[in-house]
Amino acid sequence: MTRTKKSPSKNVSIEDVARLAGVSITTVSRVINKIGTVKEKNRLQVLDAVKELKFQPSIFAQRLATGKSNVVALLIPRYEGVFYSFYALELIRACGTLCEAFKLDLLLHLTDSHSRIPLNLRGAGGIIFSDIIGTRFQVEEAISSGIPCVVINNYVQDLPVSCIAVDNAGGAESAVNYLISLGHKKIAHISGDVSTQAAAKRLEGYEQALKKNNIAIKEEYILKTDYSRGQARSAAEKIFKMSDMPTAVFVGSDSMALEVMAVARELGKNIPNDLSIVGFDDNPSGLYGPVALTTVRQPLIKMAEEGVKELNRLMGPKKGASTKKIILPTELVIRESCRPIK
Amino acid sequence: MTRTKKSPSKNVSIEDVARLAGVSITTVSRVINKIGTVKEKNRLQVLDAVKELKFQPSIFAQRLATGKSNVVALLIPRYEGVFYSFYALELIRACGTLCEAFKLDLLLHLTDSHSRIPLNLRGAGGIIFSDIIGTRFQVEEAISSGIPCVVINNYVQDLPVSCIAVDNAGGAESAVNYLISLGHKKIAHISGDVSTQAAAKRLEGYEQALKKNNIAIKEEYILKTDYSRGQARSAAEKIFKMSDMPTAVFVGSDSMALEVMAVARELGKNIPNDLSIVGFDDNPSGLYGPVALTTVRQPLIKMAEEGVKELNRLMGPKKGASTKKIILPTELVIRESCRPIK
DNA sequence: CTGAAAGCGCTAACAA
DNA sequence: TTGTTAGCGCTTTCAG
Repeated sequence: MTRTKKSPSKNVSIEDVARLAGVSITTVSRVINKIGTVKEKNRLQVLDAVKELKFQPSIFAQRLATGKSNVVALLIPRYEGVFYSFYALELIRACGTLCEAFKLDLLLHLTDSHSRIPLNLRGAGGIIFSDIIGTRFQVEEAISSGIPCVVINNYVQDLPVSCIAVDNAGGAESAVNYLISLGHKKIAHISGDVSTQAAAKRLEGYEQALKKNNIAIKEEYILKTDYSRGQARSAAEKIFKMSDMPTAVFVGSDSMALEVMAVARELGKNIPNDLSIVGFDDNPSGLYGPVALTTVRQPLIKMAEEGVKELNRLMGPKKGASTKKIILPTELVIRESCRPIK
Repeated sequence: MTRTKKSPSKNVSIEDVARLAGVSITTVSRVINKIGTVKEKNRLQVLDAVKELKFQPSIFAQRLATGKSNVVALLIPRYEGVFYSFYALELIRACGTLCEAFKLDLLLHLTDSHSRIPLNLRGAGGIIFSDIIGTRFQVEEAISSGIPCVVINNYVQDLPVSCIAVDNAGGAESAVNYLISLGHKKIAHISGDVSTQAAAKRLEGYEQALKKNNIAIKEEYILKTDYSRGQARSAAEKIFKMSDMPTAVFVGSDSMALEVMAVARELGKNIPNDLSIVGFDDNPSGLYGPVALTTVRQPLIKMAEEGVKELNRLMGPKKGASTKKIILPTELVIRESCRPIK
């Protein structure tokens, strides 16, 4: 059991292994890639040599030679309120975990939206676009250059690409319907950044619910933000100052809803007595306020999982696989932040 | 300005560019890498060809040829309460942003702690270990194989590696001192996972403060958790049931502190009247509870930044650079969750 | 200032 | 079942 004092595994190549094992590099390659046509004895010798030398194949050489890459690039726009959110971490976490399981490398890119598609994407074997805000051209580029890709959190109708989205409109509608069922008629909406599809769809759902219930849409009741807490605060302050103050508000994200609650508290208002609130996300933080937040749960983890799975499929052997478009359902989670009125 | 309809940029190689520009591939390589010895006229021709063909060099070929990689692997242990935390997102975000600025690729690895150092690390040009929990051997391997690396959130005394940590003991001590200054003598501590250095150091700081103030350390007052909200909840329930209930508690993380607050509310207890609480992190969520959380701010972003900068330095040309060990200070942020007593 | 040619480490025909 | 050999796309001497 003598251990040859080998210096850093950094430079041991397949050739060294071949030499030590007394076979050709092809054979070594075969056992590494589990191409079964190798005599058992040789296989073991190679394996021993690998262990002895602590050999690890150069992924660069492998990728150069095969033209394939198992790197998945996850692109997340670096927007306040988008990246800086509960949502982003959930996504990263879920993608990371699943990629690990699939033996895929996860490259994280916080994109600038205006920069061109980054160089390193040339090396990506697949791309996950999360929330394409002003980066649609990147998706088009990826598609046209044949790199497998999927878009998550955005339903892309008109591009031949797989996408996994959440039923934002439906979720919003159910939230507002719930409020209406409680007797509310004066319902405001603090929307997120409507340049994101999610926020736009939620706004749509809000209006839809109102319409279907014959409640007039009041423009002053619709406050648009960038998803940041700062703007949520301003919006909340406006609401509390309205002469015809709404009795309920549907907020585009839980973190903004929490900010609304904070403002209420500072103003000596009571939630839900003075104002009913429904959020969106099911961010665990919603549980720890003075009153637990009623919200719309969106299956972020599921979405990420489906995304990685789909990408993995696309990256697999069956080329030209058809694309898949999925909309995941949401779920209204009723807690304590809403009161029936009248 | 005719645009040659070139198919996917996928396969345009340096050779195509050379041909179109009417020069050798060497020259193309020179202009791409800004090795200045190229006649201006040729340079422009190459640049045009690059644009025309939408050429992007293959990073794999580049890396194979140079033996260098600008990939930074960020290893984060996939622990409940570690990865699943405010802390992790801050880190990822900061590392991501800085890597983007340094033109480094960020590879995210959620490590399993017991798995061997992953294969793809062979391709990493540098590694950032965040929180080495049971993965010390990986650091050792990286060091011995000569891959530049830095450890963040962990002060590694006995290994020749750069590390950037936070003054956990000092932060904890200041928190407890503050409580003592308010008149508290019965101070409990809900610690995080003491197998992490951060939690261990915070516990140390807690004990230190008590000792220095001649307050006896009571073992029942020390509740150890895994940083999860579930265990924080159990700990809080225990505290509220104690016959000799503490008047204050120093909690190892803000998210656990929020859970303690939630338990208090459920039990009809008032914070800070019935119990003073100090957290650790300065997680923004701490602002949105019924009472704003007093906490210890740790400079996570700064830590990540220093880490990436240091790694970037290590990956640079000046080989064998000496290692650097930094401890960043914390700051007590006083808000509303503590009351003076007696 | 430029180009030819030798690799970088590995995979994949193709022969043997 | 195995080995030979020709690339993969780029960088880098080394001549010119």
